[in-house]
Amino acid sequence: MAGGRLQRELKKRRPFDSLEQEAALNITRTADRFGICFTRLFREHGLTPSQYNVLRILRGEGKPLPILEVADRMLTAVPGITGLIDRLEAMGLLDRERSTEDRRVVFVTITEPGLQLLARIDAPEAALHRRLLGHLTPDELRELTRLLEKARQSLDDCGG
Amino acid sequence: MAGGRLQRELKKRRPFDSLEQEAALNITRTADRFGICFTRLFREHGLTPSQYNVLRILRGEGKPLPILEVADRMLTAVPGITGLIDRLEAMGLLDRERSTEDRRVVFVTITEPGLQLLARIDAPEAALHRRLLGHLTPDELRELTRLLEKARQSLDDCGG
DNA sequence: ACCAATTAGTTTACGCGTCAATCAATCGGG
DNA sequence: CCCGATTGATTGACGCGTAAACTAATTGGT
Repeated sequence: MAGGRLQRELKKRRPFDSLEQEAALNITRTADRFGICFTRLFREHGLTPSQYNVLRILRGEGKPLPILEVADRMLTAVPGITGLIDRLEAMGLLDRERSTEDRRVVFVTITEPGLQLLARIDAPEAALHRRLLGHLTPDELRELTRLLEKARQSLDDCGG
Repeated sequence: MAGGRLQRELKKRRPFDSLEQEAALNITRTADRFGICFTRLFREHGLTPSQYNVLRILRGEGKPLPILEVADRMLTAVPGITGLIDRLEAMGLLDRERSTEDRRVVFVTITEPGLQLLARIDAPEAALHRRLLGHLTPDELRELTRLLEKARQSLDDCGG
């Protein structure tokens, strides 16, 4: 249980109820803290983290993708994706196009300006990854990844 | 590098650029997924995760706390805390009271209904922690916590 | 062919996170 | 004592996440 670092950060009086609780709170806390850093980086380039994520998915795919497919890969609940795509389209970073085969479907594609913007972010983002986690050894990084992937196995049965 | 689980989850074509990137994305992904579960649990009791957090901090403290002290322990940017406290006060779960010594300061205290609500959430929350992370061994949980705490050390110098 | 169910996507409403600007109370230097 | 700087807190604007309700196109059973 141990009066760990998180307990101090939170100015908690009591130790944690369980190892599971301590680990879960550490996951949340770390993601929140790191998220702040990435949010600031993206903001310098005029993007929010969600917007960056959409563009990155589209670049990785390399071809038009249905809107809901994008939402799916982001964990974004369906309704939220619409405004997100709206703003990116208004910025000229992606194109929206209704499918001719199934007119319910809307495809989105990253534009050339979108690709150029991502290209400008690549290097500083890699540098940030290194600044945040470069002090862990390769073995530690692999073990951290392994443990987090194992942690997520508990989600498989119950809800996506 | 390894075609890991996350790569499949994201339907990524290429492996990750670095171990740091893979670990960072795994932290984010796991926190997001787990967060969805906790959000649902709290919602069943009429609370958002942030609202629950405020109440939990106040219960842990056991005495009135200045508003900004609450915001500080939550990573919440200062302006956001006001509306959060507003809604909890409207629900009768906490009391707001301006300090007499320094009239700029506003103290908040959890009310009896607030304590009762938290008490109803305690057991299901502990159960959720166990469902999400109970399949890791105690050694794995300790190692996961250690690695995440080490990860956050990189934030100490630069803004945290 | 027709009507019900499903699917893709949007709209609306509400709460939260972040930023910039503001206001009131307090503190400090002259 | 007074003026400027600081501190605690709030407000307003904007974007995102989530849920509920809705529209439009497609599918499937009969």
